[in-house]
Amino acid sequence: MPDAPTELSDDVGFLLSRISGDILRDTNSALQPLGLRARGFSVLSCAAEAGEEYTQRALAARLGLDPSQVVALLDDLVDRGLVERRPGEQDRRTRTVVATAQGRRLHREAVRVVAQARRRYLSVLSEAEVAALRATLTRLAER
Amino acid sequence: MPDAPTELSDDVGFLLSRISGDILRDTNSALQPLGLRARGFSVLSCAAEAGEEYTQRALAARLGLDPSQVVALLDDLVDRGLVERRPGEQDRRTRTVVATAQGRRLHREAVRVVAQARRRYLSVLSEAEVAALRATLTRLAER
DNA sequence: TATTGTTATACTCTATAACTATA
DNA sequence: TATAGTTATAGAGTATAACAATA
Repeated sequence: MPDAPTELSDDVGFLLSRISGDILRDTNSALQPLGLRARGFSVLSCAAEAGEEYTQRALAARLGLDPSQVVALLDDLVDRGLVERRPGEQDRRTRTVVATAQGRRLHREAVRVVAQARRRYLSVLSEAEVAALRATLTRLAER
Repeated sequence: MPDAPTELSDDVGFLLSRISGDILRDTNSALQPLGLRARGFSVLSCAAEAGEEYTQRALAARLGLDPSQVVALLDDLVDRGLVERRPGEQDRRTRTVVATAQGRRLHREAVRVVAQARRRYLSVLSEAEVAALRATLTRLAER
């Protein structure tokens, strides 16, 4: 019967937190010239990606954030003219989040910059390994 | 030529940060009855695992923390009689970190508790997938 | 001069509870 | 009564610079 490892360096939780921290720093410094950080970028992405329109609540759930955190992140993006809050149509309690034209432009640029940082960061892995990693992480995220 | 994905949900960085956050919360709540959190546990692990003795600097490097953070984490563990700081033998600037008998006992218990939490958290994956994930993360951590 | 542990400080991120307006 | 957004606040985590002791 295989057992979970007792060595810290073999613990998936420890490894995840180390690497997640590294990649976060890497992402933030890549985004800095654009005046964005990782969390702001993820909010902007939800607002800019075609398809769904998110209420703030749905957006928080999607990003794994507390709704109260989303408020501050949105306030900043709104102040900078990158996204808009629109009153919900069926439910007037809700506000729906959409990117402005300027927000979509900045988002495209940010996607480019982040993708480049990822390629660099993940360059020690083969394409197959990256795909397998992405698939595994996606399954964990869907729990 | 394969390109990095532009969808947020396919970004390895985003997935890592979501899952790392989830697993951190899970770990912290599993360790709570023992009066530990993830970071304190990782410091205790370094002190308790046989083999090397770490200076505070080496320990910080191993854990990916700033040396100044290690001071506070150690202060707490020392206050609770779980680890000791011993003056370095060759270099009197350094202090080496070792677990007390009580610290080693608590560490064994914590390892058990964390391993159980991990098995539960990772139960959606096959053993082969967990092994592959661990191997991939290890390679990224060794960059 | 350079490095180790330490202190101080500020900033980011996360968690919680309470308020308001709608449902 | 329950839920959406908001506000306020505290706590955890991270980053940086400076200092004393030692190399």
